[in-house]
Amino acid sequence: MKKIPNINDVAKRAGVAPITVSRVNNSSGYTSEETRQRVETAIEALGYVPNTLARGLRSKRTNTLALVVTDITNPFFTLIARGVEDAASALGFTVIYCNTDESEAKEEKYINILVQKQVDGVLLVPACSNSKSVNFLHSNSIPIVLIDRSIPGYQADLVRCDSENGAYSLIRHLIKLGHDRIAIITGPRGISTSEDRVSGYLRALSDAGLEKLARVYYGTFTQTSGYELTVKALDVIPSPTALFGTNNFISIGILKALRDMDISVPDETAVVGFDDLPTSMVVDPFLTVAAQPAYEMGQKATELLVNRLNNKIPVEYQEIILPTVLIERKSSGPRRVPSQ
Amino acid sequence: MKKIPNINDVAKRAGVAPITVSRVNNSSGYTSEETRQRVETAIEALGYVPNTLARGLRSKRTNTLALVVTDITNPFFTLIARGVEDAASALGFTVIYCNTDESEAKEEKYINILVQKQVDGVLLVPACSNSKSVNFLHSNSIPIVLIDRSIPGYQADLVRCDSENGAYSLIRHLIKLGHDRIAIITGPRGISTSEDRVSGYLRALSDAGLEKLARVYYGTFTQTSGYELTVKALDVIPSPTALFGTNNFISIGILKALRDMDISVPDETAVVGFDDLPTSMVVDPFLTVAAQPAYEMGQKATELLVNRLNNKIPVEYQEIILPTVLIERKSSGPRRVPSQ
DNA sequence: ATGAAAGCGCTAACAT
DNA sequence: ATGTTAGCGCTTTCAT
Repeated sequence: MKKIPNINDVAKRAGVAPITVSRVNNSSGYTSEETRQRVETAIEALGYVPNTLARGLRSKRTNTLALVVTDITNPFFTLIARGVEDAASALGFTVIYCNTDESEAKEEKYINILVQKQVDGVLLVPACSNSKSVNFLHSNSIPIVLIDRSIPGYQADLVRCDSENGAYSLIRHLIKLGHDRIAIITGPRGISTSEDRVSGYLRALSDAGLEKLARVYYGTFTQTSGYELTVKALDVIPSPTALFGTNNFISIGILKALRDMDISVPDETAVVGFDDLPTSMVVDPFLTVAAQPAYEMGQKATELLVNRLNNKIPVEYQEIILPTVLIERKSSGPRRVPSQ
Repeated sequence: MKKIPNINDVAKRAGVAPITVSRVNNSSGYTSEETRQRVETAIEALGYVPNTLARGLRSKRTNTLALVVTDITNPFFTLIARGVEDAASALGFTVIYCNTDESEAKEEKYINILVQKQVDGVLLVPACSNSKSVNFLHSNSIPIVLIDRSIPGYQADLVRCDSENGAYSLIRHLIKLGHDRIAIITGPRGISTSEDRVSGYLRALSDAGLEKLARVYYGTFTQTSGYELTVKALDVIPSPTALFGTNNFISIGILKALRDMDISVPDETAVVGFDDLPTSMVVDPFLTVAAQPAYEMGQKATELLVNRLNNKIPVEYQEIILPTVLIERKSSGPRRVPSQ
């Protein structure tokens, strides 16, 4: 196993100083065409690869970003991740991924590691509403862009969808179809997406004079929670004519519960949800959804972060809010259940 | 913005030498309980976080692994990624992810970056059958574990599923149901999984004396390819009684093509596939599949890699081959199409 | 059980 | 257009 060549080996072979090799590598400063050629030949001959640890230690730049999501296994976050990766790669950055599973402790653990690794910036889907992680990054001068969720009372760069309007349009759609007893099954209290979707839901009911019929079920953003809360919601009499799941996993839990209870969708109960599944995964899309442009969110957030750490944008925090797209499908047919 | 404290600041505050702080941080060497306490107090007080770039530069260890897959957006790879992440995290490593999109050029680009980043090891789903990337890592003394696919003629640590037997059992299943004109729609030539599944298919046909009816369609591991080749396969007369898609995307392409051609599954044409979709994404699983334990593959590969780089295992290359699980569902009913 | 000296590989700052 | 010097923050090696 022969020694791995370093910048000095290259310099010696090319008959120049190490700094000249550095300049060639980074296309910085002046180098004559001729010496550049000589250096490149030496690099080629030795199979030299610059050591980014040393570079980062000296230059305070690692060209590494981190993406902290709750669970990469959720197609919504997978797509965000892919958007991040593509944008980062195009800008010369690599990405470290972390899954917090909605756990504050895991989030803190990862954030600590990321500071140790001297990442240039962090893309964060906050697992909780407290700002400890964010503050810690801040105190280490690492810029952050929040994705998907905001942190109450905390000003930060943010890329998210318009959850409130997305929810509003889904409920409007149901109301137009004749539904009135519409239950919402959502995630935890205190998570902005969970709350904003409730707000949009309430506003739509209110606009239709149905505020008295509001039924809100808080839980977690999981299939199990969606399933259990559906059972609970259907236990109330008169039962809801429609259900709204505020993320993809909850919606699937809802559909599974209704199937297990032999309740036909949409004839007996209509269902709408947030987040679409990628077309590559579904043969016949069935669920009416407010789709979020996840890939684009990842891209935009990455570009914002890189602009931020290059000081290419105004010091004020940027908030990029993308619209959701209402996709009407079979799960939300006209109301068939008579009023009681 | 105050200065970020380093090991010297901590040492000064604790009244010890920097090396003692290092020993406390790494629980290496001897330190008296008392000085350890003093050092830890100083660390706490200053909010000191060790700089892993400097550590890595000196110690030649970065505690970073890389996972190179073709597309993290494919649930099979997403699940592998999650398995890798969890195992890596438990072992004290972080993970850099890269998507090659089956492109040899992208693979090489990423591998180069990973060498620059001095990752301790690489988990690789090779995008091609050539061993350039692998050799390059090797020449930089970076250990590799291949996942899912082998590289023909190249000896390496490897974690994969038994594709040949998985395919065999799917085809046996179809034959038992009365099918005989079974077409296989697979990925590229030269990719081991693509080829191994064809081998299992051919062996099953052969064992049943049906080798003359073999129809193999090579393409890519995408939905589009699955769709197009299905159209092609159905154009042949007599048309196949069953179709076998060798990955999840191909199978979905097959089902979409059949739907668009108004061919009912399984009554007119049965369909089986490789890879299962996570239960969290599907309400009513429909497709009969050979499921691969993707999460476990990621875990096992990571553990193998870490053992390898700690020299904890014999020098001989390890090959871990996991079984697939046959899951029978509605897409593979008994043959209804009469022989012609 | 603790420390001093040296150096990992690179680039910022300052010459020339 | 190129080079010299110094040092990023840590750990290895060798002392004591």
